[in-house]
Amino acid sequence: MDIKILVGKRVKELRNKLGISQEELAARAELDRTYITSVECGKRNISIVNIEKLANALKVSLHEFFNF
Amino acid sequence: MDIKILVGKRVKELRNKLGISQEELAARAELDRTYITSVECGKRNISIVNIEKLANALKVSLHEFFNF
DNA sequence: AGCATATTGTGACTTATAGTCCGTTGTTAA
DNA sequence: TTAACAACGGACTATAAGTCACAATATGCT
Repeated sequence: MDIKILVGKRVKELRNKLGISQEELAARAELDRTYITSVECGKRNISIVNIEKLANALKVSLHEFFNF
Repeated sequence: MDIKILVGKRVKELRNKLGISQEELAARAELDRTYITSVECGKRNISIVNIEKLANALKVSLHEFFNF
């Protein structure tokens, strides 16, 4: 499966686990809300810096983030 | 520590473990030789697609790649 | 049902930088 | 002093980052 799709699913999964909206996640990660949407939809080839921002906002390590 | 530096160190570490040159890694990952250099030196904000390419070329899963 | 409102998705767009290509310069080991 | 490897630089193209107005989809309320 496409890695972009997998990353998107993982973000959504972790975000739902926290019970927060895309807007709240965007605020915590200091990213745009629509950017979060496109990442979750697997449309973005996200870079490591933004992956780290999201992992931090989602309260998981990178190692844990990629545990799928 | 800066995530770009950490990723670079990890690539170098895994590449040395395999005993291959940057040029050989570049060929296996279908990336440019000079790009591998800059990644290992922590100068690049590498995208998930290329991280996956490198992880594959280095024969580790993403989960294992981020085990540092 | 209908209406509001919170939330998510889309398309298009500019700016920033990722990534390539070519050559040069160090570096290391034989 | 060779050769193989690694780092550096400039110029260039491709693409990710980042933002916006708007559309669509839930979710709750009377």
